[in-house]
Amino acid sequence: MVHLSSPRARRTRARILDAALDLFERQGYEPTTVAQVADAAGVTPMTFFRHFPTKDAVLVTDPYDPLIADVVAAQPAVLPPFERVRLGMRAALGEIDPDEDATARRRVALVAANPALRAAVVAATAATEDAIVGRLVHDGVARLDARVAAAACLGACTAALLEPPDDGESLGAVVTRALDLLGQAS
Amino acid sequence: MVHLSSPRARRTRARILDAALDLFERQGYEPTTVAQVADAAGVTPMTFFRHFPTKDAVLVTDPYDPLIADVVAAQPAVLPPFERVRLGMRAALGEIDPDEDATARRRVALVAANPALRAAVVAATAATEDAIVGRLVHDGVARLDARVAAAACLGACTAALLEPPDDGESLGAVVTRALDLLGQAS
DNA sequence: CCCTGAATGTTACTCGCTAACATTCAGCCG
DNA sequence: CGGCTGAATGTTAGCGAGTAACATTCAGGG
Repeated sequence: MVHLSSPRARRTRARILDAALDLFERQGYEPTTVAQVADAAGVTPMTFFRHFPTKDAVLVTDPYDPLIADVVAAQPAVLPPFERVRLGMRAALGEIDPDEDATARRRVALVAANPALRAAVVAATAATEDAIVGRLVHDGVARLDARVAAAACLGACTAALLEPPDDGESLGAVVTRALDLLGQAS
Repeated sequence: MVHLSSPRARRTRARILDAALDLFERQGYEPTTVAQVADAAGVTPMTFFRHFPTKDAVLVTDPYDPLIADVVAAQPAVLPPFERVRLGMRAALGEIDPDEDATARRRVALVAANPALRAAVVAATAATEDAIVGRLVHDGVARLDARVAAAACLGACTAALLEPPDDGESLGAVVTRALDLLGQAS
């Protein structure tokens, strides 16, 4: 992993990412080797792994954000844990994603098409899930209750983001819809 | 993959499984190589892969059961999709697991300890999730709604099963508790 | 007793990924 | 302008998961 992206390193990383997306879209994720990606980027496989720890890291980045756990914990403690997580995540995730560039859409489409990558997304959200669980447990919520609530809400959001989007709808709006569906009034 | 387990193949498979659980528990999942497992089972690595398609398949088996989708689809169609999936899975999963042998507990403990294996579990439940979504969509439910409901409930159940269990509580009881927590009255 | 097919072994290979060490590049200072 | 320094990249070698093609052994029925 390159320490702090110097101007040169940033360009190299961008070239690798472009080459990867291009090849993944043209010949599929699994059939594409990182050697091919590195080659197309004019770079060595070793350099690929210095910029992305794994092959799937090009598409799946850890969205861990301590802010989410904060907002969840800030919901009224009198609510049942599931409601607390649901409303907290709604508040935290409904607004973000201002940088909803075309690259993000390409990544999502590629991940959605591959079961192994979908699993990688779950692994990447583990940190966020643990953060939420930790905060709730610290507030006296039973560990099982906290885990179930966090897993259900994160699973719902992930699934919603990977569904083929009604184009025009923002990613934030999709998340909001997903979490609303988990409320009883839906 | 061995076609149909002859008596000999069944014994070999059992030896591999025993050796794998033993080594995984003693030195961890990742540090253990399939060569070591095969060796301890008195077998070649090639034979290992003929009985288990991947290393993690020793611990993670696809629990796909068309019955679950059936029971979900049988819930009253007037209910919101999330309630339908929740109650359906409660009915389908609350009772099963009669073969709750010690081996199952060992597997669960090993999976719970490893993030990569947890991810493998969600990949393995993809078939079940798709089956539920397919049934609901066939009933006229919007695809996003169906996906979100199925993902939330499956995520909750998986998370609950991987939490360190109050020993004495059956796996079926844990699932029931998890799904009840997603109801509003909790 | 052989004969047949299933189960296993052997060999060789690809791909993801890592470590240790050498090399080139970009900018700052004299 | 020219060398210095550290970051970025290259080179080589290797491990482990997984696969393919082909050879070999085993168990049971004619």
